[in-house]
Amino acid sequence: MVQNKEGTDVKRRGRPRAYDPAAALAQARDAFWRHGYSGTSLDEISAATGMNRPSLSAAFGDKRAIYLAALRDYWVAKFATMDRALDAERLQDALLGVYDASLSLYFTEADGARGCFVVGTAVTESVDDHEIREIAKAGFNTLDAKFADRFRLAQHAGEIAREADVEALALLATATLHTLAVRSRAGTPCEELRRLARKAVAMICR
Amino acid sequence: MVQNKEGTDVKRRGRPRAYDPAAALAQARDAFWRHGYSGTSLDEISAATGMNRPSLSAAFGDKRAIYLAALRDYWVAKFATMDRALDAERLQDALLGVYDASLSLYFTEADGARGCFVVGTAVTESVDDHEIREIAKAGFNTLDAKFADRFRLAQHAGEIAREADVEALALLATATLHTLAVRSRAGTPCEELRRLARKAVAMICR
DNA sequence: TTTATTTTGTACCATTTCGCATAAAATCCT
DNA sequence: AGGATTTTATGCGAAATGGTACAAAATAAA
Repeated sequence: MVQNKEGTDVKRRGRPRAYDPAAALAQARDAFWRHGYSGTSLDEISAATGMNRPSLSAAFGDKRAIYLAALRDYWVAKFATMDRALDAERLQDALLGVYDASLSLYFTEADGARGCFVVGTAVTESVDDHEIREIAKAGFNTLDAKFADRFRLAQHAGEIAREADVEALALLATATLHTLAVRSRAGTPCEELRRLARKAVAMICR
Repeated sequence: MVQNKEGTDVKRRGRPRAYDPAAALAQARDAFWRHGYSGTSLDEISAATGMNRPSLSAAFGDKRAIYLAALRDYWVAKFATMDRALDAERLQDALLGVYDASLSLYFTEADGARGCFVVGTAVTESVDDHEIREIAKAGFNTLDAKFADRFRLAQHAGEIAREADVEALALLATATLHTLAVRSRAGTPCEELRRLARKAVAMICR
């Protein structure tokens, strides 16, 4: 059933859509995720979503607009799962929760190792595309901020030293996420990266 | 003058080349570096190198072969500059030297912020291209190994604790390099990244 | 000087890619 | 039932892309 942005059902006038916009965008995102922005053709997106080209165009706009929508969506989902993981009681569990949740996103049954969508595809386009670059950069800064907040919390809870540099800790935490993103796409096995994450958490929280 | 791989001049039979193969490959690499593998056309490479298409084909092969040659070259150069930086007396200087040398490669006068060639372009192709993936992964493993060696040296010199986990330290050192690579291409200013590197070194060597 | 060899430069071809025009289909409103 | 509205489906066309054929040019060897 078609819904508006409040989630309530809406009576549309003409022929009903044959697709779910959110699901279609997720399929398009997966295609970009696998092949990169430049490496993905509209024909592939059309095949992945099951939508024909004019429907894609009407729903999302041109290729770049589809990608930008997928990119914004990715950050929203990423931040949501991150917040959930950071909610853990102990700092170590919170950090490891973020890394485990990320890894389960970086490895899939269907596509195998694909890494982080932003690191694997948006960063590549960031030299030529100003808007993609800004969205990527803002997202990374948000990661830093969320980690920093969590370290501050741990600091007040006495889990880490009162004189610890929470900003520096946050940078290392994001750096760990970045290395997981890069290495998973470059073929390092998931189990090895899980061990890497554990070691990194131990180093950061020492 | 044309040279063979030993560097000695060679008398070739027919019409002499109008280009220097090494310089041309560097130009092609810069084009790939900026736009990514899929985002770079042979016309752009032709323009960047000043070579016409048949000459490119004769010298390096097809588009993918040009890219692979550039990729292998990049690692060779990267490892060489890294070895030089790691030669520094004090551990902190060695690490910071690696990061500073990397940043000066990640930012250019001509193209601005472009990040690391491997992280910015090869990682993207790594899902679909087995050979690119293996070269990227092997390179990252070499980075880990070089950092680990340097930490072991520092350990023997008494700069870090005897019970320190040098492998874990190396992972964090490479993670820092990865975050510099990602963030520089995503538009974080060079000065900010230099501060990030300093903080990371302080955290790692604490 | 002539011949053999290698590279260059122009042009071309087949394919892919992107976007859109147009008509048919499916629904709502009167 | 009939018109209005929205989406779907087929297919087209211009441009870009990767690769190569072929003749002219430049050099070394004979």
